[in-house]
Amino acid sequence: MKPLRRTVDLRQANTQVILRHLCFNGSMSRMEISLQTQLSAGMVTNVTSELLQSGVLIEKGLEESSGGRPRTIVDINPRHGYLIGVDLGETQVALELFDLKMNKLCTTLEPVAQEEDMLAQYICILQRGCQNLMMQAGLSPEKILGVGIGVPGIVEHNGQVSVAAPMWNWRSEPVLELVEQAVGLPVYIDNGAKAMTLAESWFGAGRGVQDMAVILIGTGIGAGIITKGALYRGATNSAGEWGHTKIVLHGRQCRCGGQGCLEAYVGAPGILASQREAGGHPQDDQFVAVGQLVDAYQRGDPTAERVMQDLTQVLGIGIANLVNLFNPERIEIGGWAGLLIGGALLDDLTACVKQNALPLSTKELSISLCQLGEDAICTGAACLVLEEFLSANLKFNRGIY
Amino acid sequence: MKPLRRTVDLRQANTQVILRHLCFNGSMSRMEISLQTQLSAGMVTNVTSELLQSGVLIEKGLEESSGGRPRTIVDINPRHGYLIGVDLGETQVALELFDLKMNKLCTTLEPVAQEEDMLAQYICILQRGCQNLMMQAGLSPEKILGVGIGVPGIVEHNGQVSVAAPMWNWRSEPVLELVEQAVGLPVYIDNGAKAMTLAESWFGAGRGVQDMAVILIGTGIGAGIITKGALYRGATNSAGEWGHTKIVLHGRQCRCGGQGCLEAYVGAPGILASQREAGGHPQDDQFVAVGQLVDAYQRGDPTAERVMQDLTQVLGIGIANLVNLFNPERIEIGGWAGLLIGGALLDDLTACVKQNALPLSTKELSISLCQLGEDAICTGAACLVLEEFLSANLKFNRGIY
DNA sequence: AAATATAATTTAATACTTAAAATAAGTCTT
DNA sequence: AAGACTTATTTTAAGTATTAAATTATATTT
Repeated sequence: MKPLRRTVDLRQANTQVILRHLCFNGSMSRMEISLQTQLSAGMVTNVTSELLQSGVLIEKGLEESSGGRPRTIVDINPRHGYLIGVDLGETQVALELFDLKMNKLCTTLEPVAQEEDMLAQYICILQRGCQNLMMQAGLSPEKILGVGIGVPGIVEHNGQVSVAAPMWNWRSEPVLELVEQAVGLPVYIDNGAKAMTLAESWFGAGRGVQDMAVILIGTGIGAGIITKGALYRGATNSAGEWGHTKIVLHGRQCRCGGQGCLEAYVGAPGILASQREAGGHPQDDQFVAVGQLVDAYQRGDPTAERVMQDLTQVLGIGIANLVNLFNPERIEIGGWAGLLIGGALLDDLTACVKQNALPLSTKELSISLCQLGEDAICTGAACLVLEEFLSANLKFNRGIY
Repeated sequence: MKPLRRTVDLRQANTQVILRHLCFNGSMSRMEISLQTQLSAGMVTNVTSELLQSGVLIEKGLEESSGGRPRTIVDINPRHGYLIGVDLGETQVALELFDLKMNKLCTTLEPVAQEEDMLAQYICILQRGCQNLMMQAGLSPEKILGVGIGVPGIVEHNGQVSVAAPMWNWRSEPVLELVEQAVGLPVYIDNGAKAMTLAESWFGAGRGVQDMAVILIGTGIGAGIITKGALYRGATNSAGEWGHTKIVLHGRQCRCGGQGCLEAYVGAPGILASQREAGGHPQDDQFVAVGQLVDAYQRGDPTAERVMQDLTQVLGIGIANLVNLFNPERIEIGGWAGLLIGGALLDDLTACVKQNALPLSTKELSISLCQLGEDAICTGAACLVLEEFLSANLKFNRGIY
């Protein structure tokens, strides 16, 4: 948020306060808004009237009263605008349409082929997918506030927005510009883990937590970090690249070219490699194989036990390092592999973290699993748009400021 | 900074903008303030008149003019208030007195004895030291805005402020309260590395850098992290505990009880241990021994070369991990051992970091040595007080807000 | 139907910012 | 040396914001 220097900025700030409060805490009466935000009643009346008039808010009936005028409930108007969230995956692209209250309205899933020019294919898919969603919901493009995209690469914010993704040989592609031209809607792009972290922080298990980290374990490993209630991006938006931090000096070779990266041990391929080293014979399909490993562990299979214990150790140290550096108040574990592993050994993992991190940093720390399901990345991507709407709102709904 | 909701908050915010601008950019004319802060000329007049009247600012003569009324230069009044900064060390306590422009006025050094009750001794030293400084400068206690203390332990902000320092067997001592009572002045305490980071960010090599990390290598290892131009503290003020992040699985035993901590390899005792492992015979005195090692390395001694190369590797990976997670735009290396090592192999170290961190995070990264000298911790500790003065200023200099 | 209670809006007072006008304080020209 | 000119700073008038208090609205209770 920009520094406030003029009186008109104040109104804008207070409008944001009210809008965000409603967005994160649900509908409520003006009276409650006033009490919870510490804005005066008159203030709330003024701001809400403006927002009611511009259609961002609606009145939603009365509260029960036990004597006295009943409180009128105001809420965000879900139909004031719509958001598209995209999970740009390696094998498929999921697109979801949300209303302004983040209700999921419809979905479309587009398969990805192995082609020469992946970028062209993805742009084509996005164009088709957005059209599809608008058709399904019967919405015209003007009603769409923007398209948020979560990608499995590194998104650089450096003048323009560019994406680097090794598996597609993207070094620094100006994806945002290209997609925006093709789709004809405002586009926001960020790393999938960051998008998911935002979703988890706003609408998942991390509601109201000021400092937390979300850890995403799948084929690759990602992390998103929330500080002071907001996504932490660092200088060029590549903060939180936890997967390739090294925890074993001269350790296992990682696909990134480095040695001893966390990902080489904790990512699904790494876990299966450990299993093979321990004499196990995992299936080819990563998802099935990790599931079987966790099953075997829970049945008490000695090989699986050894593999899982080593995994706990490495992952626990990795998390402890994160905790020592960021001192979050909560860690959330997600991703398909993360949920499988975390479900099986959350207690052991917590113990290992507490053993390896500073006592003062772990005293108030809680470790839990992510709440949002399969479409967390889509939700998070839509949150990128929502964030923009919440901050820039006044530019769209009021005069010249 | 608190959210601004009232019109009076605006004036407070704008006062801070001007005060900070003068503090970090030096004296300048009202005109320049107006241009650089984007506040209107009238605004600057109003705020500066208030600050002139309350004695926080002074007028300091005229600028050269080539036609037209010359600009009057305003500046922070160095004699409006004074700050005491303390470096609470294991062998000695250094106290320094600064004026409001951070000019060092006088110093006192108090030796520390090995006693039963260290806490009582330190409080006694602080009391005596502050008295001493005020005597030397001929100042009454009312003129002292506060005492900032940098301690070599972990300072918890959790309701009250408490300090944990293993070497003195302090688990969670209410040091702030005790010192405040004894000294009779407002006291601010933080970890020494954090204090130093603040100083380096405000008045050292990190001026104007929004995201950076300062690394302190001595007997122990510390780090301080600046994000968005401010010290990053995490949930309970124990963020940045980099020294005990693990980079070698099942590695060398660390004095913290863990295994493979960075400190066990990069802290002075760790470096000397590596030297012994390589067949070297370092002196007993850490400071002398590390100096000799660096000398030997620069003379081309093969053993020293091996030790230093391994050290570069470990330190480089540790920094790379930090870079991957925080994505700073600058890393500064300080501490007595850090300056020795960094001076000798900054280039190798930089190369190692670039090799082990993500290309996107290192593209704009620069690694350099700290600028502030011996008394960086004292300066930083005084900055803790200055920070408070700059933010709370209005509470002291204006009415009831 | 009147009394009472609470919510929401309006009003009157006050504070802050700014653009423009006025004033201050120099240099330059003649 | 006086007046013209230039630029800095202050003052002023207008506009916008917030808030406490008064008012109005809308329910329940008696």
